[in-house]
Amino acid sequence: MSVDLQLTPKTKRAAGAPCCEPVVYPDVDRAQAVRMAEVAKALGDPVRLQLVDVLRKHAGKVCVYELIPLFDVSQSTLSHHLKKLRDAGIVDSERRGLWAYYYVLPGAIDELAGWLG
Amino acid sequence: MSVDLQLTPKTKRAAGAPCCEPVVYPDVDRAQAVRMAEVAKALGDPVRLQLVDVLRKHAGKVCVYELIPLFDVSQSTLSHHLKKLRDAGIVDSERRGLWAYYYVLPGAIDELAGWLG
DNA sequence: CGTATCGATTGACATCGATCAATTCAATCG
DNA sequence: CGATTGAATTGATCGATGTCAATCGATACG
Repeated sequence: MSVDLQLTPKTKRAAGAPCCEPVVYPDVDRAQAVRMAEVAKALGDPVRLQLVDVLRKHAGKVCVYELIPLFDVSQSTLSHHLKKLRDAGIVDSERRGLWAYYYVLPGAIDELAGWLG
Repeated sequence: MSVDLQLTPKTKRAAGAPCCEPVVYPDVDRAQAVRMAEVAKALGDPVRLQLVDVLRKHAGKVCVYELIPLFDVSQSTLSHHLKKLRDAGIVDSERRGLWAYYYVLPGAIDELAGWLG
């Protein structure tokens, strides 16, 4: 059971049904898929999605201090979520004195939005 | 260190800077965020994102047999990904004889797409 | 009925994720 | 300098995730 290559054409069709149309290749290539999936993954948590929502609505920059009471998670957890969003390239931050101001990077979600749209 | 409530007004501002504007509440409520995050999470894997892309482009229904050679993962892994997409309500399947045909559920990603805008 | 085939499930494994308490860092105030 | 404060990091815990090999179930063919 090792020598016999058995290149059967695999043309076994059931009841004459041709399975389906030829083969359709993905329209988005691997690199695009990896990029967009990274953004989607970062948005795949309710807290992070709401964070982005708040930051988007708020034209200016918002400091973490004002963000914390909006969510039912600890400060360290929120900081962790913000880091995830930063790592995904969705938001960025700027320190001014004691405060850290966050804002959505323009165009960061455009590719995904365009594909979904 | 337990009795003293210490309701300090927390009005310590640095260098006269008022931190930032009042507080801005999220525009999407918790339930919406949970729903959209679930969809985003399901799209948060390159293989699943490309799967959805193929199924979307392909107007009709596509059987798993034709899907497998498009991806560099095993059949069981692909089946697992398809289940994730089904659980997230993004795709559904229909069995016809030996084959399982998959298709994207219309409107499944509309809420997320609209929010991403 | 027996065998081949498409696809889903199961089991196993390694990695990642979300969360919090505690600590650390940086900067400001007294 | 010493104390305080906003925010990030660390450590720990526990569940979820991606992956494959192996198995199972159902259906069709001979």
